[in-house]
Amino acid sequence: MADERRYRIGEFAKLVGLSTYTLRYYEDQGLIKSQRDENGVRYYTDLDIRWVGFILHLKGTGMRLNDLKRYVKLRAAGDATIPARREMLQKTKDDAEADIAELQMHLQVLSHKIDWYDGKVDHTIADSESFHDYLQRFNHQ
Amino acid sequence: MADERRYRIGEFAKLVGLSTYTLRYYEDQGLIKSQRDENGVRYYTDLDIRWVGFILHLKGTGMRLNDLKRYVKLRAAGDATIPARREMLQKTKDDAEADIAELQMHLQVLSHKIDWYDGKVDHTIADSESFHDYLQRFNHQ
DNA sequence: GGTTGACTTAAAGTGCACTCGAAGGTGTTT
DNA sequence: AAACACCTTCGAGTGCACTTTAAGTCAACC
Repeated sequence: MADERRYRIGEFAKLVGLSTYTLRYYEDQGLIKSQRDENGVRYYTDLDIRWVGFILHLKGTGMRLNDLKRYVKLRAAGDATIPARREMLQKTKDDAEADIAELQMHLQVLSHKIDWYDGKVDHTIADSESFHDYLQRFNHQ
Repeated sequence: MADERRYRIGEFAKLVGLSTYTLRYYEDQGLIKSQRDENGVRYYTDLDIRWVGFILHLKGTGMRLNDLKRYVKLRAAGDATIPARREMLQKTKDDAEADIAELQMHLQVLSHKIDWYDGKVDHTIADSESFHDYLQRFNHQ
């Protein structure tokens, strides 16, 4: 209720960690709204901080601007779109989890390579053993 | 040793999951090498499959082309660069792990939002409770 | 002998998400 | 009165990693 505190774009930008350029760009794109004072100068409130924060969580999970726009439109269309929004978030979540799984798979190879380098340096791995052969050791099952 | 089997670029592209364009581009950039037959046509061997596979693991963990180029140069410079290469991989690994941690943090908020939607739909969360308030429940400690 | 797949260089195009600048304006602070 | 922060439109620039095209040549397969 009490959104007394008003932030102009410069201050707001610092609070949310975006540039003023980006804030205007997001507004153009329909992702965020701002209010205007009597001189036409944008201002934001604490509610806007929360909203931008949430947008950044969505972006942080890999959601694209286009999907974000779609989400915002659904939101504006009222509670009837909650199931659709839920589905969007679920898909985003599933995708992100798949990305993490893939990333971790790549990371595992990378970790083995680091170990292999260490083995080469301290001679606990034979000079003759290639990384490919070394990797085979871990590919049982 | 026995790298009898030769793959021309089209076949090789399918094997490694890259386009022929990309393979030539990577060769331009110095990331991969190819051999040539008597007509000047590129061919690759099983060793090249492994190498591209490894490159893709590195890319998969978020390594940039420029860093990949640097890595390849170090590799070409011999065993003396193993510590430097190891460091590159370690940094890539650390960065990727930081990325995952951040991603998971964002995912957690997203999961809560999904739960919140579910709570709204089945009325186990009061109509009056905002997501922001709901989130506070999980921010103790 | 036509289709397919390869070759070359160099340049332009794509997609995403900003990021910046020009040019001219208003209002507040020092 | 200058400096500063904001406003507008809108087009151009950035960075990354490809992706495609053009235009011409060459060789193998059916």
